[in-house]
Amino acid sequence: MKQALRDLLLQAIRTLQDDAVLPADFAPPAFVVERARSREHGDFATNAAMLLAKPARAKPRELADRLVAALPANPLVEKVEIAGPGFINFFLSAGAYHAEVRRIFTEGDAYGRNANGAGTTAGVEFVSANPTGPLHVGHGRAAAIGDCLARLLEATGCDVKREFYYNDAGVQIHNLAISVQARARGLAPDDAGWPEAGYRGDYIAEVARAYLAGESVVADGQTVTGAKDPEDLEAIRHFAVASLRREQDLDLKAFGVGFDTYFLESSLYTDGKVEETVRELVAHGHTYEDGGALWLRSTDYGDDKDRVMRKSDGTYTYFVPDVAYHLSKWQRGYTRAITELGSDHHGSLARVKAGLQALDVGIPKGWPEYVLHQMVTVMRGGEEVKISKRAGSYVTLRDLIDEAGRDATRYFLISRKADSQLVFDIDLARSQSNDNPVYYIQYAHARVCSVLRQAGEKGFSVELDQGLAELARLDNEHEQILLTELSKYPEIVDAAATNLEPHLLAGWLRELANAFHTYYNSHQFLVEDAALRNARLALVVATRQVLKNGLGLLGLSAPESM
RNA sequence: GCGCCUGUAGCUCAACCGGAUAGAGCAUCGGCCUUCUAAGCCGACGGUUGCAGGUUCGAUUCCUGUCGGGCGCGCCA
Repeated sequence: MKQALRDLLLQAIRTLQDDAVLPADFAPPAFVVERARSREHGDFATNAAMLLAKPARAKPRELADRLVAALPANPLVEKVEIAGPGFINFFLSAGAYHAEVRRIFTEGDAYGRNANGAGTTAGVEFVSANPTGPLHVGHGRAAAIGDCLARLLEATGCDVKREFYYNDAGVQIHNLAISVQARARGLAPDDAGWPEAGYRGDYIAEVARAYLAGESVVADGQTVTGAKDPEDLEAIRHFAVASLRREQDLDLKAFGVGFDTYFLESSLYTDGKVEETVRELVAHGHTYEDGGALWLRSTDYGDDKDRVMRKSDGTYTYFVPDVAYHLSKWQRGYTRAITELGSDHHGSLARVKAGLQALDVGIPKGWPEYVLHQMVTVMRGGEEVKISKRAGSYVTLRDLIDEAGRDATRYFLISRKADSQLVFDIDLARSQSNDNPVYYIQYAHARVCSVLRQAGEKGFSVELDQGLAELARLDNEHEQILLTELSKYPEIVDAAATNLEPHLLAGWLRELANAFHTYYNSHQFLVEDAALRNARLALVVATRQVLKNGLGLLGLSAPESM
């Protein structure tokens, strides 16, 4: 709808140019066509006349008059008004909305999708937790946001790959291994001999027990069996990594999140990608040696200071494999790379971007795109929850799923803008009432299903084809509001995908559900008048379809009864 | 000290990247079930958008300053 109006305006502008009201040689300004906030302003409004007033050297309202006069006639538009300082308000015809309902029926599950991303490939990297412990709430937020972004991009026709990057070597993993070893030797945190940087959670003891018992775990396609020997640190490391990868996978699965690729940081070393990256950076003259270390001139690319790539002990700093990893994404043909991270990592962005630019392989400046999420605070009974029994020092994703359920957890974690801090209220997420927006939306879906069941029980025929032919019978205020709301869906999907903001969809679904529940309470659908009944049923079935599509993009279920 | 994010109703948050009278939910108060699920609906109350300037037809949105919150500023990862 929006696009159609935009096209009409562009035609009108061209006409005014031909009539010399507007200069012939200028690019039309970036005017917006947007949903009117209040119904008295019609359905859509544009600021085009206000923006064109300057180049035309006319008063905005006068120009609006000429613009309206030049608008081609179109069946979608019933009335055009000029208001305020020069807004042009469009009032759409009833037929425009009826056509949209028919489109929902025709397109079904595909309604709301678009082709803006056709022909592009996007790698969406998220969670990327090292296997040193259970996933925490922050990872949960990352998982929810990342997965929804992937779904939204898929809805734009983009070929999306979900990617999880982790390290199975290095300092953190060493700490994991010696923690498990200490437990295997019968030590507990705070005992003499417990490693200072050891992980203290109960899960470490569980891993140690399984290792000593010679149990087997399957992770990332490999089976690893506990070697039982508390002195074999390498065997312990191997087993512990597999155990925690396995546990993370189970958590993610319970959360409805899966990945196409699990990318191992160590593979960048074994495949020579780190060496290749360093070699290229040196070859392009963007490095220098100082104090026995190799530095990247990242300040040439907007970083605060130059960064050490290779320490004087010959090992690399962590960001070098990070650059190599992103180079690998580029080489694998991702036209877009979206990296979802906790905002505590934002300090590393500048140097990774600098490294990618310095490679001189044609990576655009805005590649990769970062989505950063802020911290999550968990509240229960009005108090902050900080401790999980299993993990020790933080609340796990599993805790939330167990307490609030998968759908509620997902919804709450995506319902806010990523870059604002989030308070997760467990009591609210658990409540099965109108307090809880998840149930509220799902209930709307279930209610439509229930109405259709009732129709059968009451012996009413459901003839949606007749309903679609009789949409003109939908003439009351609540029906109009619902029709309007439904027609917004494609715009919401587009906006959420373009801005990488899934919370827009989460919030709007609530509004759609509200429009439906209001309608439900004010009008009976299963009436004697068959034409009216079928028209109403067509409307609510369309609503169910859009609810289902929207819930799907958020990774939420659409229950048929509740 | 520097950088990034942030400040909107008592609380949790929106506001379609500069638009018209700043919107929801929770909480509080008051209504609606012999009719398709009350996990629902309706109404009331609630605001100097932290503060002070600036930019322009117009600012919650952009700029400057200032105050408060979060995070980050290693030859750690």
